[in-house]
Amino acid sequence: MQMDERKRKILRAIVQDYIATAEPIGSRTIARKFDLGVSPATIRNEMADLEDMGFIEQPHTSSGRVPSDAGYRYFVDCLLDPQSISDEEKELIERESSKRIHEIQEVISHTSRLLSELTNLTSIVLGPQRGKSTFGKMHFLPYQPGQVIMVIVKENGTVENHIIDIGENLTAEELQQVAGVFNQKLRGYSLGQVKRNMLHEIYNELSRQRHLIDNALDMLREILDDNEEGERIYLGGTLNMLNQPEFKDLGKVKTLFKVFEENESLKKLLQPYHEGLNVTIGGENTLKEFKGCSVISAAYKVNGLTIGAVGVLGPTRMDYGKAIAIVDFMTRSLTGILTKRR
Amino acid sequence: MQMDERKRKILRAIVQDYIATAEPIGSRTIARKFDLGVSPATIRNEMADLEDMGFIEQPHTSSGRVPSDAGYRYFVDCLLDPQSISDEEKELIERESSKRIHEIQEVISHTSRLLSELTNLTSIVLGPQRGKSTFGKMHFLPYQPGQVIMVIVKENGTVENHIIDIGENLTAEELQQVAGVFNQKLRGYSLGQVKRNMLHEIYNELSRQRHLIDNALDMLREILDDNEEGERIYLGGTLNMLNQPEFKDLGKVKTLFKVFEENESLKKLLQPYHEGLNVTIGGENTLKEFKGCSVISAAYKVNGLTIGAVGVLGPTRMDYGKAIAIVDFMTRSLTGILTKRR
DNA sequence: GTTAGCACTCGTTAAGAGAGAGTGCTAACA
DNA sequence: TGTTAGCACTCTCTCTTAACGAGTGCTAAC
Repeated sequence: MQMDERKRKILRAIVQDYIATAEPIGSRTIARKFDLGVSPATIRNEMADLEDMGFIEQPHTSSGRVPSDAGYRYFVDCLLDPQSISDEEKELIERESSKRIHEIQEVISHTSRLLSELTNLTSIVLGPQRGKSTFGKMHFLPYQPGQVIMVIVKENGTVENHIIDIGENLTAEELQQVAGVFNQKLRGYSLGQVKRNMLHEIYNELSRQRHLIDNALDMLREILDDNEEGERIYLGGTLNMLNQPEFKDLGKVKTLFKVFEENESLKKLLQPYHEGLNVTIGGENTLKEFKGCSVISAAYKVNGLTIGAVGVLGPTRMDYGKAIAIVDFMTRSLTGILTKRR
Repeated sequence: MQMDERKRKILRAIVQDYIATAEPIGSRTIARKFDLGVSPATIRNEMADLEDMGFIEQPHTSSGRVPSDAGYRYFVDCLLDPQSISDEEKELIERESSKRIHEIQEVISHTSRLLSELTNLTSIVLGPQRGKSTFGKMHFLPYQPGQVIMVIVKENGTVENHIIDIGENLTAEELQQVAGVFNQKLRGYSLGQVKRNMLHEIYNELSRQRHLIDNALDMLREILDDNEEGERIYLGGTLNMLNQPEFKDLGKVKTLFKVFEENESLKKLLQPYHEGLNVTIGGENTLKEFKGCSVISAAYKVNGLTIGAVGVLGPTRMDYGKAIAIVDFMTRSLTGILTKRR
């Protein structure tokens, strides 16, 4: 069967109306609401065709039709005219972005909140990956007797500090010496790349400060560890889901929020972040809990390097045009802000 | 009307049964389940009395009774035999606490998770207050051209770092000089206490580095600011609420989770943290959203100083004995861990 | 190819009946 | 005087039934 212009119009009408009302729509209503110039009977025939083609389906024998996953897919791929974000939205984003923000975490969580507010969906933002970070520089600062503050600057620019025990008291010079050796040997390496012989060299050069070195390496292992939970997930507007009629059932809410609680699964939603913008519709999701949901996601970059992803999650019946426009804009905006910072 | 032993027994039976089943309980059932040695009719009479006294109430004319807030209160104050936590629970806590934990935040979030898991309630933990923190020491570390890492050690021992612009390039010596002046003038002061003349002195001594000083003060203001959102709230096990039959209604879930999203209100739940353990039952809560909930909370300390609070939140129909025992234990445990750390 | 007409399907809603749990009251009993 | 049995009454919950309405597919006419 072939897709002609009238079928396209009808499919678009069905999707748009269902997105707006969440109610199955019948031929009569389509004829009334959308001025297609044909009678309900004709539309009925076309709808039967569309159902055969798999684009729409009937919840039960005598009710209107709703789009199938394939229907949404066709809508997104072929029927959606590119939409840009409204001026108010743009202004809101600009206003928010202009606030003085110091921490990269703040930028991310801001983005997350903004995304969910603008789309009325749930936003998912994958923070910068820790995993692949490499050692940049290390400093020691005095803290308490027997303890020092170890400040680690990673090569991606993030800074972390941790308090570690140094065993016997060391002088400032000795500390500086330790830091110097670490900085010289490890700069640019991730934990996985640290070879045995480097450690040997460090131990050799600094035989006296063994205790400090052990603790420092321990801590470094945690900070740089590839296996670490790593990238934090920022969720925003999870409550928006509750406003969707598809989640008026408490059981669904439970399973949904259960997944929200465990970050690992969420990462999978954004995971295969290809270049550009991704739309994953309903059953295309790998997680069974999200078979009824769609995800719009895109990766963001710092200095041309993809380091995380942002996305929105909602029922398959979501306003794809708007969501796509906003995710796209926010990704660019985030990339811009982060790139400017250093 | 007087409270005699039999009334107490009956009230205890009602509360215990309702806590276990969430169903209104009638005289017949009480007689059957609890061996009180009297007939249902007698129990009926006593129940009428208990209702007059305000301890129990009827959802509707022809159903069993449920405890009122006052009933729970009497139960908690007079009928609850002190309970200690079970060995398995104790073991679980010990096992968890023995893990190597570096950050104070980790300790707190651990506690939060543990609390909710042990009680099957929602846990609320108020992290260490930032508000009252006073300036301890400052260090500058090199970062990028034109920027430095400012490390602030507060007097309560927490360490934070931030990246700030320094305007014109300064030498290491100049930076150290700036830090030295700050450390000398501001040690032990909270932001509110920083007097104009101190700032004048700083500016006078360091006329050249005005840009750096401005930025540093800006940042300090944020770090030490009394008005800052400050203490982070850690929530755990919010999903447990959904398992409670009192939240089988989606509307209630929505309002509940809405409050969960905004931290400020939650603080009020724990807020007036007196010494020792607090039990706030139903209507005693100031927030109307929590009129149907009870909170068990207690403050924890570091070195004898109260710095935060932990608590659990659940429906008024909660297992008070268990919850109280666990909150009590966890508070002590937390105090112990945090005190040991320095 | 399009449309009007029509019988049919199926979910939703409202009303009514019956069951069940529990009460309060009265009267009898120890 | 306190306790108990009996009984009529109330109120919720559930199940059944009937009516309604939205929508469909099919047929025949345009």
